[in-house]
Amino acid sequence: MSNDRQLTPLDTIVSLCKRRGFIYQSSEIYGGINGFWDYGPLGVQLKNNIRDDWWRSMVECAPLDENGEPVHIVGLDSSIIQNPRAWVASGHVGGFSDPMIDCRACKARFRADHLEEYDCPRKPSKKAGAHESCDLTEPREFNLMFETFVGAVKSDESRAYLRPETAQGIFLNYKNVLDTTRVKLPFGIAQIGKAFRNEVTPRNFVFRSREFEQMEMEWFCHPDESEKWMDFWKRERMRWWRSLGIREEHLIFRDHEADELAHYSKACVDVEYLYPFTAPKYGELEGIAHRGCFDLTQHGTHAEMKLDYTDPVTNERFVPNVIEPASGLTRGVLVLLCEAYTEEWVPKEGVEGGPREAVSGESTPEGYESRVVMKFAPRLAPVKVAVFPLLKNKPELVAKAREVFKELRQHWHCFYDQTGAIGRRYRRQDEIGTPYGVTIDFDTLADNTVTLRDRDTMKQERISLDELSGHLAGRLAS
RNA sequence: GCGAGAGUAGCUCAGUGGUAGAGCUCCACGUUGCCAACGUGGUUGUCGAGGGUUCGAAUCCCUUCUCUCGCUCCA
Repeated sequence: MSNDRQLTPLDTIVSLCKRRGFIYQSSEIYGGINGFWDYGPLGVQLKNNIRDDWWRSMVECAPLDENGEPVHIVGLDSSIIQNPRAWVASGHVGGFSDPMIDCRACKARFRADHLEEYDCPRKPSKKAGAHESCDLTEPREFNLMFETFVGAVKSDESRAYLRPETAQGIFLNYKNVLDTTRVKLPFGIAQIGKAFRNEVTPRNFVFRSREFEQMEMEWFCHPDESEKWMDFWKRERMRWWRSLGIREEHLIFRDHEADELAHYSKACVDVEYLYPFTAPKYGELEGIAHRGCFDLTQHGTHAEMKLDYTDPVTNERFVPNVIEPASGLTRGVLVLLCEAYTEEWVPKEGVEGGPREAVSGESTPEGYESRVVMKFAPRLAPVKVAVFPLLKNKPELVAKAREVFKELRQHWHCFYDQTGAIGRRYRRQDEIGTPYGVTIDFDTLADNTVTLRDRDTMKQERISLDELSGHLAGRLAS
């Protein structure tokens, strides 16, 4: 795969997602709602598979440190609604909203608190709003946190927020985890869950939505070691994304400039992906932030609680520094959809060779037909194995196929299909990315072998039913 | 929130004031001994929603919602 190949337009992927049940627009029958998406039968399976892979790579089988020993990370699932003081301490209540002023005449927007710093776009010699034809709106709040009210009575006292990031739930429980789980520095707390941001402009399918899912891990370490761990997690996170089957040239690191750093952050590097809507530039997939001691210091002050750490060996007291790899799970789904989508030319009968990637903009050559195949890594594919009787009007084939299906479904997410010609059934599975097809024919009844058909090569091999599960187990782990 | 474009079947789209359409998909039956085969039949729409003009609106007007792009924003 070369870097310069034409990327599939996002619309094509959106259509496939709808058509095959990956992702639907939320509340579609009521006209939809801007910035919200529903994950269909295949979408939720794909999302869960990514989620579980992250959890396994972070919590259950965390990476090895420089001594070859696993680092220590524990899991957490904190509530979405928290004491609103948490968001004051975190800086989100004060800093997450900026009053903005629009000029109706020149279609420009200014931060109300910095109005005097802007020049009028049409008359640069004057300040914004100072020109006689300027037509400014009242300052408007752009608070990116969703508000709600806890309890039956709506009042300022009952006001609360849907979390705009999962991270704060981790900081709020940092002391609980220290006090109850015998962890020692350095260690991490990982969490996967929904977060909500009232984005001004939801865009690009699920890339920027108002309700999304994050996979975040806060790594607590000694300040002197923070740079080392920043490098460590940078490497590990890139390694993980590549392990999902994302092409190397589609992922880059991008260091944040000093002026784009968040209020809490000392340094930040993004893992970026070559999305079809950002190409030739890359767009954010994960942020790895050096949060310093900002959060624990803030919560320590606001909650009047000692959140510093005493080293059990040296008795040194300090506030740990935090390295935060924060990924978008739902962005991960989008990346894998973009990455997996492939149009191919497949030789017809009598033409030599296997499938090859279609050249964008060119029509299918003579002797070939086209197919769409989602090339998910087998372990992430929503459906692992499809089981078919070669013919549906032969009861003995159907019965045997049902038997094989019932066996395999105990190990993997399987799909049974007897409708239509066998070729059509293979292609249907290609379009949802099912890595393997198992077909039962008359030979199966005679010698207990089946056809195992490979999604990517379209090659078929005969395999004994006794060995089928073993074969699949090996291949589906990749 | 501003500006521009768009919204018709599950998907892609045609239809400029006079009976709601095509291709693909999907379903059933038949056929079919391994790659979107074929035959026959069939399902699917408040033409995004609401209001107006008109004898009559998918079509013209207004409002609104949603999508796309550009601003703005993006912790």
